[in-house]
Amino acid sequence: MFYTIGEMAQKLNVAPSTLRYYDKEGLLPFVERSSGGIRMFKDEDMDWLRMLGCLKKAGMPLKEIRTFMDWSRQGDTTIGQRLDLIEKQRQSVLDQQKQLEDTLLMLDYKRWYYQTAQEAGTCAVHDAMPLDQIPERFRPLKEEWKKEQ
Amino acid sequence: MFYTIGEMAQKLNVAPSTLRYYDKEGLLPFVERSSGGIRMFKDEDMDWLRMLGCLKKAGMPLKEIRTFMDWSRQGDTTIGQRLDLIEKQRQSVLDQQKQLEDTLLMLDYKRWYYQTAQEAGTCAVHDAMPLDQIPERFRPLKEEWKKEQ
DNA sequence: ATACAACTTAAAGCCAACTTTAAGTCAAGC
DNA sequence: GCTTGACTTAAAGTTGGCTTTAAGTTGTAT
Repeated sequence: MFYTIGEMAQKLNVAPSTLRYYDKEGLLPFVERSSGGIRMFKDEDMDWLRMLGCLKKAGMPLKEIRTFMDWSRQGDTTIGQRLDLIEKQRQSVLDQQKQLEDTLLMLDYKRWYYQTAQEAGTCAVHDAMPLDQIPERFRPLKEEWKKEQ
Repeated sequence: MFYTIGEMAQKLNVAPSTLRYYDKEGLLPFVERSSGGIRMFKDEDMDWLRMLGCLKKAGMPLKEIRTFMDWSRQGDTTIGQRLDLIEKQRQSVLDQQKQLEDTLLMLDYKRWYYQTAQEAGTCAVHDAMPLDQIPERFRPLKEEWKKEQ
């Protein structure tokens, strides 16, 4: 079962031009062509494209993804390198998760800040607010800010 | 207590040119100048710059951050808009967290895949591996892939 | 056989977010 | 007062990741 670039793009929810760009960048060396030169995607190509999407969402640049692809094509001698790259990226995802948690706490604080301000009709309500009226979870946040200055 | 752009950049671990760029883009309208035109950062400027860094790490484009900055300067009439923006960004962070979890599962699977292949000396070890030798947590992942094709 | 949508390429264009360059100014130490 | 390093601006350059354009080809439906 084969798919044209348009069909595959629809399945993956990307533009056909994106897939052509990936191909040009050497990320899709496995894609076959018809006698007339039309790209023919197979079901199994999805696996790699899904992986590619995941790595991209993990913040890996296309160049590195291409390196990974190249190693995969070189066979079993590159297993170690591929494992290293995966572990590096795994660590990067863990770091990003930690970062997002910090960001979420900050956004939760700001949300509370503006909800309170909205009820009061003014941000001035926060000017002289005693510490014990600030929800507990936000207190370390304010402390940390002071400390770092 | 004032800091030059170089000192502030060091504190925030960014390049001075980045802070100048942010200033040019209207993200730092509060920064004072010496009589000679040198930027003089105050301790309290850190708060906004830290927030800016957080929003950036949450994937908010500089244009939107500037909008937020502009609203802040307009006073209490824009509290609602600011709250909406914060909530929108909060949702975006929640979505990103979900995305990173999926990506982490995929990376964990790949890590196991290459660790196993490394021990066996070849990726071929996975070709005919029965489902019950694949760690449980990765099985739904493989099922899902099949389904989507 | 012809029309027509979807495919092909190479090259140029675009956007965000910086970074670099060039030419000049400021200010602290000698 | 002079040197020197850090600052100033405007403008141009860079990078990554596409998207668009232009000119042409393929393949399916009638």
